[in-house]
Formats: sequence, C-alpha cells, structure tokens
Amino acid sequence: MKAGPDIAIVAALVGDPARSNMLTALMTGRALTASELAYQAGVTPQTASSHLAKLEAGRLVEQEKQGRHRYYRLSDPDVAAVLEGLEGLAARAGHMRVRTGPKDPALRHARVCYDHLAGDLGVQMLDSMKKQRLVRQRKQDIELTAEGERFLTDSLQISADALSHPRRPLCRACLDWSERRHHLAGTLGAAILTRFTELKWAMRDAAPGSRVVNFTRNGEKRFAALFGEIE
Amino acid sequence: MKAGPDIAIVAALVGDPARSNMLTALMTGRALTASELAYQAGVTPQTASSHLAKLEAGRLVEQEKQGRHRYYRLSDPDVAAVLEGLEGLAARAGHMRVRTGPKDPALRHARVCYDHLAGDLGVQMLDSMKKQRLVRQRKQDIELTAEGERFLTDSLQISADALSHPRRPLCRACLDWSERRHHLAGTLGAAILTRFTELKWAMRDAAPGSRVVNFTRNGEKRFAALFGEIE
DNA sequence: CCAACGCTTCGGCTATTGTCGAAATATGAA
DNA sequence: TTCATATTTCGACAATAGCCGAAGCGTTGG
Repeated sequence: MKAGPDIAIVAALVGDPARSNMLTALMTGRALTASELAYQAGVTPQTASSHLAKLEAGRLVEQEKQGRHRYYRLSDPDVAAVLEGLEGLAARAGHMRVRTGPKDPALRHARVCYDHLAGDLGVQMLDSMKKQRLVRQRKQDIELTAEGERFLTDSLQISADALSHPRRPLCRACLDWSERRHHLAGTLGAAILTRFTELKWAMRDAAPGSRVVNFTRNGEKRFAALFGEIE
Repeated sequence: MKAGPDIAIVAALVGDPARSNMLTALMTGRALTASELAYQAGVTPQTASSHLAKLEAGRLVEQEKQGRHRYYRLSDPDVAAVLEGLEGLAARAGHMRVRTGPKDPALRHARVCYDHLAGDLGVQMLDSMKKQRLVRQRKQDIELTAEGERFLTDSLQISADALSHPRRPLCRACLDWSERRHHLAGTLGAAILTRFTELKWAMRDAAPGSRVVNFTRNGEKRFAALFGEIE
C-alpha cells in the first residue's frame, strides 16, 4: 500500500524556502546563474550550490555550463505545471507573501507564467478570444477555432500549425493565482507572448527573477485593439 | 520579487513522509478516519492528529465528524491534480518505493487515480476510445465525439450532458505514472469507473488506502468487448 | 603570469520539527 | 453507569537539514 512514487521526496525539495525561491525565480522561463539564484534565494553561494545539486539530482532543474558560469533552468514544462498548481493551492490557502510594494500591482497586471502571459491582461486576453469566438472553452478544455487560426495569422503572423509539439498542448487553461480565473497556456500562449515581445509591445522586466511584463504605451493600445473589452 | 504565493509552505506540508502517505491514501477518493490515516502513515494517533491539523489548516484536506470518528478527505480535485503531478515528477526522477510485492502488479494493472481508472487498463481504455473515434485527442486535449456520446449512452448508460461540472473538465488527460502514457480523467473518467462498479464489473480493494481495482471475470470480458485491442 | 571572480566541497553549529508517552475529553455500546 | 475506543493536547527529546566560514579549483581578463 506504500507502493508507487514517493512524492514526499519531490515535495520536500520544493518545501525549503531557499529552493522554492529559486524555482519561483526560474518560473520566468529564463535560465539563471548559480549566483543569481543565490541572490534570489537570499543565501550564500555555497548554500545555493548544495541546494542546486539537490534540485538537479531530483530532476527539477538542469544546468548548462558556460565558462565559469552555471546556468540553471527548469527541467521541462511539467515541472512548471506542478509549480503553478502549488501556487494555486498556496493562494487559495491564503499563503501569500505580503509585499504590497510597487511591484505587486505590476505583477497582478501582467506577468510571465513560465512562458505565457498571466495576470489581469492574460485573463482579459483569453476572455476576449472567447467572446470573439477565436477559441472555444468548455471548462478547462480550450480549442482554437478556424476563425482563431485566421486571426492569429492576420493580426499576429502566428501560424498555429507551426506550434505543434509532441509533449505540450496547443492550448491549456492555466488557473491564474492573482485573478482566480483562467489565462491561456500551452504552445500558443507562449507564442503569443513571444510575438508581443518581437513586436515591441511588451518586454520583460530586466531584473533577474522578475516576472513582471511591462507593456509600452503603443503595446497597450495594440493589445486593447485586439483583445479589448468586447460586448 | 518575492511577491506571490508561498509554495514552500504547501510543498513542505506534502514533503513530510507521514503526511505524504496520508495524502496518497486519500488519492483513492475515499474519506478515511484519523485512525486509518495514522495506520497508513505508520505513526501513532497522536502524531497523526497533529499532522492532520496542519493539512487542514493548509486547506489540503477537510474533515467531517461522525460520532467519535473524524473522516478526512482531500479538499478538492485541484489538490488531487497537484498530487498527480508530483507523482509524475517523482516517477520520472526514479523516486519509486521499491515494494515489488504482490500488490505492485495489481496496482499497475488497474487502480484508482482519485476517482478515475488508471494503470494498464486505464491507458488501454483511452487508447481504444481514440481508435474507435469515441474521443479525439490532440496532445493533452481530449474531446468527446458525437459518436462517443452515443456509445456511452448505448453501452454504459452514461449521459455526457449530465456530467457538467462548474470546476472540472469533462475529459482531461492524466499522465499515468506506471504506464507513462495518458489515461482518462475528468468527470467522464470518474463516471465510467463509477459505472463499472455499479455494473459489478469492477470493485475497489476493500483495504483502506488501497488504490487497487479488481475486475471480475465477467467485468474483464465486458471491458474487453468494449475497449479491447482494436486494429 | 597574476588577480579577480564563479562555483564547489568540507566541517561544525544550531534551530526546527517530527515523534511518542502521558493524560484528558468525547462518543458508543453493553 | 461503566468500560472501551477514537481523538486531541501537552511536554520533552532527538535527529536532521539548512546555514555559513574557510579553503580549494576552474575560468576569465588584463
């Protein structure tokens, strides 16, 4: 009756504050160096080193060496998905870190959730796509419509067919912890955020570990034109 | 940059062996008493009591008092989903509890994953439904076809329309940790397993905390007739 | 070549948390 | 009413794991 995977080992890896801070920093989807992760976690480099070794042994992160630098990233989107789920449980249980600083509203407005847009704007985008019948959502199933494919091609020069990926869905509903509603994940969600960046509508906060997405004035206008409030 | 949910708190709750054993035991979808959970976790009742208080404070479980008995269950399917995800990560990282006893093959053959069928038979069922075009799966998106609705009504007396649920999808692909492929979750997956039980094709192992599903001889035949190997 | 920097390894310390014995309270059955 | 059982609470103990200083190794740039 105790057969099966031992979730305690994995969860204990995430359950340490220093390690969870590192994993959260990696939810930006960026690779960060050991030093940057040490800073994010608020520990010394030697402490971070031993933590990272554990995360790597547990297959939660993987590393790539560049000269003297060690870059770490999440092993794959499955890890990010579990971390998202944990974020939802933590938010629901009220385990929020109270930092009502200037960054908090920005984080709620628009932020990266691994590789796709989240926050107020992320939720608004999915809502708008549903109202425009670009996607169909039944509960947590999201499907791109033919009209949606044309929209993506015409307005954003994104080809849905090119987003095929053996292990990730095109569309996935991701529960937004700040809005408590869904935003769009999957390869399409990632492609859209990438396109926003290419078009210079939005850019990521440059601070390592920051998840904030800053839209330009023009970007906000373009975003509103495509995904604004629709009756 | 440390704003947002504090996943360390939730993960640390899962990361203790005694507590993770309890949560795993509750993945059967059944409510268990504090004593039964203490037994599953291999600790004394007083230790279990303090653990359960923590899990309840963390909103991972909820309790219902019946006389002298306290029944605990997982708070909701979101908790189960995160635990499933952790199981997948643990299995991938090779954190398997080596108990190659008589129960292990049974667990791999057919078991409950919260409320739907998993294991070899669970994976086979989804495969067959795909080959018979009862469902369409593109990566992790699963959609019931019109033919599938008729099949469910005719063969199992299950009405897909009656499975509507505000917070759960009809179909969800759940990665099976023993088969490393998908089985069917969601309200439909749950309804199918329930129907097998009603039809007396299958029954759950009566031991508290056991996830094994035992098919009868007749049940195996009926299951094979509906979901057997199809070319 | 030398100095600076990134990262790892080693060893010792300490705080935290899980554990159980003991005791108390509530419920159910005879 | 009494006894058995389920569960909770309290207090003490011990083991573990995270922490950092010190030292070492590898890489980079001047």
